[in-house]
Amino acid sequence: MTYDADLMRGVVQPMVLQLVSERAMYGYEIIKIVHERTKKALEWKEGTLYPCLHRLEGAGLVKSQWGASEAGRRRKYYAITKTGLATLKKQAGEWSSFASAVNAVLFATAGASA
Amino acid sequence: MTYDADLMRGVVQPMVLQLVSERAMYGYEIIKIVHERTKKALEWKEGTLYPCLHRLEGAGLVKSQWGASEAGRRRKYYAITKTGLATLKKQAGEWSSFASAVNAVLFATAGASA
DNA sequence: TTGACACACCTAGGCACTCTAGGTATTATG
DNA sequence: CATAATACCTAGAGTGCCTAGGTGTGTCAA
Repeated sequence: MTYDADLMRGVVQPMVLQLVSERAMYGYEIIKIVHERTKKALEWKEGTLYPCLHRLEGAGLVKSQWGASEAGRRRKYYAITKTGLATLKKQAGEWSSFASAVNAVLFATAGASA
Repeated sequence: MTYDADLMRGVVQPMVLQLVSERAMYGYEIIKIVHERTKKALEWKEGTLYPCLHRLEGAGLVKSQWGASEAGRRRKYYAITKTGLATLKKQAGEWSSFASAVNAVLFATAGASA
């Protein structure tokens, strides 16, 4: 992977919530979409995503439903719940604030300290 | 704390490197500066910072030196090394790219997909 | 037909790092 | 003289990403 796994902590959940809030998606698909959308910067492992999806479902933030592709392959589609939507909003906001805070230290312009 | 501890992963190291690259600092001071600079958004615990400083020193990214304040309190000042400076540049760049990638998913403007 | 590969799901265990919660010692303050 | 702030430290808990394995289906070339 390109980036340290530590950076990934805490962002997988909100990113998954965001994606399944756009439309119902299945796990394998989510991995590929993240890969595309980030221009191959992020490449999630199955061992990262699937446990996360199960945690989200256990917490009632998403709900799953078995479906099938044209070819007959079994797929588990995930959709966001009302609680999930609220959590997404909260976590997305937290991420923004967090990123700003990090940038304030990491890229402090000289003399910008209060 | 305001933000989930998971988000902190991976950013503590580069942030510390950045601060001690500006001038030599001691641990207790770093915690307070981070708190100020982030407008109280981030509040590091000692149990987070001190082990991190020791890791950085063990990796040769910073070097420490005992000093004392006017009042006579013992302080361990940390300064960045040449290797540390290179690592800082690398990790700061990684953070930027990573944050962009996360934002690309989390705040994807409709129809902005490539 | 058979082997390889992509699809599509799953899990146990390792690892690394933050936090909790404690500790020591000095100085300042009420 | 007790309390708080300063200033350092560490062991252990908890958590979640990754490694590395597993199952089964569909497709395509040799």
